[in-house]
Amino acid sequence: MTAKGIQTRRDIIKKSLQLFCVKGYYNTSINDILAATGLTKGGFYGHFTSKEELWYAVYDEALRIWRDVVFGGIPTASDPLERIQIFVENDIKKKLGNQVFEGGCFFHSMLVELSGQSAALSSHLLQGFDQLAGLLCAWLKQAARQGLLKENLNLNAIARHIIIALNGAAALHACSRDPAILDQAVKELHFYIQQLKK
Amino acid sequence: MTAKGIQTRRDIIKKSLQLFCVKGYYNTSINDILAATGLTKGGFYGHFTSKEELWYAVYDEALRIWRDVVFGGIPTASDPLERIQIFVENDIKKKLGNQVFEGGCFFHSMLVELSGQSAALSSHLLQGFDQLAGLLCAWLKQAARQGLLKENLNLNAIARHIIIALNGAAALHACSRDPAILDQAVKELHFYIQQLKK
DNA sequence: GATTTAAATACGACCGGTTGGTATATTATA
DNA sequence: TATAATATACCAACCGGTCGTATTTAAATC
Repeated sequence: MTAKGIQTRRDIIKKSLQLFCVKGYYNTSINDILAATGLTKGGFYGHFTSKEELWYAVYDEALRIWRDVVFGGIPTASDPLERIQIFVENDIKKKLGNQVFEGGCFFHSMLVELSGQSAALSSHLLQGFDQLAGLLCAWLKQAARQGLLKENLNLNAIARHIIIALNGAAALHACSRDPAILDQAVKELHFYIQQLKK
Repeated sequence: MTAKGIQTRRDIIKKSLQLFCVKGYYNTSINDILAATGLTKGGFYGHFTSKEELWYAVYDEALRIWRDVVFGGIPTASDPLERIQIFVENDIKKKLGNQVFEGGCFFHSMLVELSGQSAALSSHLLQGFDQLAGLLCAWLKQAARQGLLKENLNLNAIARHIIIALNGAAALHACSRDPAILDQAVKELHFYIQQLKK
């Protein structure tokens, strides 16, 4: 691969990520991608053998972007509950508010669109969400070990609830575009997390 | 319209609702609907002038079904917070758990798919969600008037948070199909609502 | 109750355009 | 000059939608 080839490949991924977020996967045609990149069929299929292969590359890129955004400003020395709070705020205010993915959160949009359509792609997505749930759960366990939490909490359920709320916020924000929703969503989730404390 | 005509129209709407929930709106072709109903092009377009007109009819039907499910067992005399709890439980356990909409919640799936695609259809959806937020907010105000709630709560934000959580639960459940998620989601939302009490 | 009649309903070929994908030719680049 | 990158032309299948025709259906007439 030449420097130019790499550059073209990157451009295809970048433009496709935008299009997938706005129009969805199936509703984005190869022609849409060609129009956005200025390529032709031959040029595109020189870099990807199929639309599905492109999707996996776009997924990886979206994951990279998202990780930078949500784990960016988390002090390593902070207590686990504070890390969760910052993570939540980053995910809602930075990811959604700054429109890191224009049109809607890539992961949430894909989860909904693909769950009834492609077992392969949707299980790939679900794996990612499970990993995130595992991370949040580990942080919650740390907090429990430090005696910060009430007794008899279901940490798995809490982790999942946070993920659920983040997904719901992405759904509503994609449609309404009301920035006030984001502030409120962060506050309500912080309130919820606060109530877990001893 | 003859009795048979009405019956056929109903069947189209019913089958389309299923297909839209599983495959999405754009990904469901007219041919899919013809295969499900046993009709042909001419037969179908005798009942609906366009796919979009069909969508509005499907929306009305979905709303009818959903209302029956979530407002079914709510005692009129119950206190407003209890009504919210029952509503939440109905929406999650009955709507999602009993797979009232097979494949995923119609409203949530459509919200995500259409928000970047059709301003007309998605604003129609958003109106419905706003109405629901208004209802929940009215119930919360009742509770506040009865002195059941903590002071200085943002009732609008709470109503919206509940709707966000319900949407998030629909998203995760559509993909994972894990019934344990539903129980946990109800419990966490009940916990959240419980924390609002004085 | 049988027959006629007109409207309601359903059929199926067809339309222009788009879909994801391929094979081959051409152009840059190193 | 060899190879990577892109262009062009093309494919069968499918998209939402139209339209003239055939078949049911139910009411009106005998």
